[in-house]
Amino acid sequence: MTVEPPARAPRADARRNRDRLLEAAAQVVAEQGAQASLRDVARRAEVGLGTLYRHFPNREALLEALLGRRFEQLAERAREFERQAEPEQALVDWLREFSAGAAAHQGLPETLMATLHDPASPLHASCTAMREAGAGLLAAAQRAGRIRPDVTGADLFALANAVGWMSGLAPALAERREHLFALVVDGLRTPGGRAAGEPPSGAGTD
Amino acid sequence: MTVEPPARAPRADARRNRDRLLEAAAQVVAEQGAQASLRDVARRAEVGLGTLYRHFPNREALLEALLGRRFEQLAERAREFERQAEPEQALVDWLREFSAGAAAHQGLPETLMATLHDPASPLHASCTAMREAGAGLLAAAQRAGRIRPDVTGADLFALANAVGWMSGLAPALAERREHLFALVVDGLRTPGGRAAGEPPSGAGTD
DNA sequence: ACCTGAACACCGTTCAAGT
DNA sequence: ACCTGAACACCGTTCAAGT
Repeated sequence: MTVEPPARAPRADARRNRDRLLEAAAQVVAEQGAQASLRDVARRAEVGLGTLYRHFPNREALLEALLGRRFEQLAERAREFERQAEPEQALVDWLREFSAGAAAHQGLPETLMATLHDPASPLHASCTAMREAGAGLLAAAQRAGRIRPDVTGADLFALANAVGWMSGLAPALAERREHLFALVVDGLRTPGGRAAGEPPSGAGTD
Repeated sequence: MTVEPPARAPRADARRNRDRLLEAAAQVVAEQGAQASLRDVARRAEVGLGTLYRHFPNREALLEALLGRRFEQLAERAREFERQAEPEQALVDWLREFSAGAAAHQGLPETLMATLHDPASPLHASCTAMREAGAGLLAAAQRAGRIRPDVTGADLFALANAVGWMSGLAPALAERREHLFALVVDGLRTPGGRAAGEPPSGAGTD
């Protein structure tokens, strides 16, 4: 084991450039998708292209930094829902949020799924934390007898991601996201359960 | 209707080059996905890069030519299933095949969904034909009381495509495609099985 | 008619030169 | 330590020159 040197605080300009780059990247990715030009990102951040590469050695590293934030937010949201709602509702609310996020950024779902299956990824830890938070909601809903016992956490991510990706492709599909989501969630419910009477009422706001 | 000039048969070498290009494109796209290098395609076809562009003015045109074949195959398969199996089974079998095809070629599902929503696309006709063939299977299964009446053809394509896309991302997911597919199809089934007396409430506003 | 490859304007990534 | 932009090897697309 190497003893790390004190890891002195980064220079103020370096820290500032990194923040500007992340900010610019979030904007550009939201506009153009995950395969946006990195030159555009550097330009928007008003920073040399080399500076971008100094902070993020490649596109994947930049996307990872963006995703890392999101994973932490989602893990936190899972804990909130777990406190505030009954098990089935908590799970559905969280999946809806997860799914909507996947729709917002074209190309990010691919990165997410790749990360989830690659233990070497620097994001593996935060991704796993989020996944476990979601799996906790699932387990609770299964204990309550509302969700099929053979559904796994991996299924959950796969389907929520798939619906999110789908609804990000065309505006007409975005409008149907709630409906698609409801169909998928119905597939997760315990067969014959009395949940069939009341469809999940999409709150209407986006 | 414009009267087309005799549309003389293309020169033999042109026809041959076009075939070689399509063949090479199918291989390269299967290996590298829809964003594969067009130079690679031309190289594999042993044809000048300019020749590729003479036959297909851009990447989209090339992908369209590949997709067109597939649409026709799928429409034909729908008619076969309709003859050979009972309504629910026919629908499920067809969806499975559709879904597996989406998984096989990374990036094609996006093109497909875009085509489906763009009447100006040269593929719109064959895409619509396939879509109607699938919608026919859906309608039959709904008449038999097996599939929720509020499910539309658009839902069907969206979900089957989403699952296919998903399972093409990682080998671990490919192994689970059947399972994911089963979960989604369960969401389409009439709640409570065939004995369902009433359609799900809240289906009126679609 | 059709084919070809050089040419153009981009891109991701690297790295020597600056401060 | 950090920043910068020129440089390299690609790419999609166009087009003058060939047969």
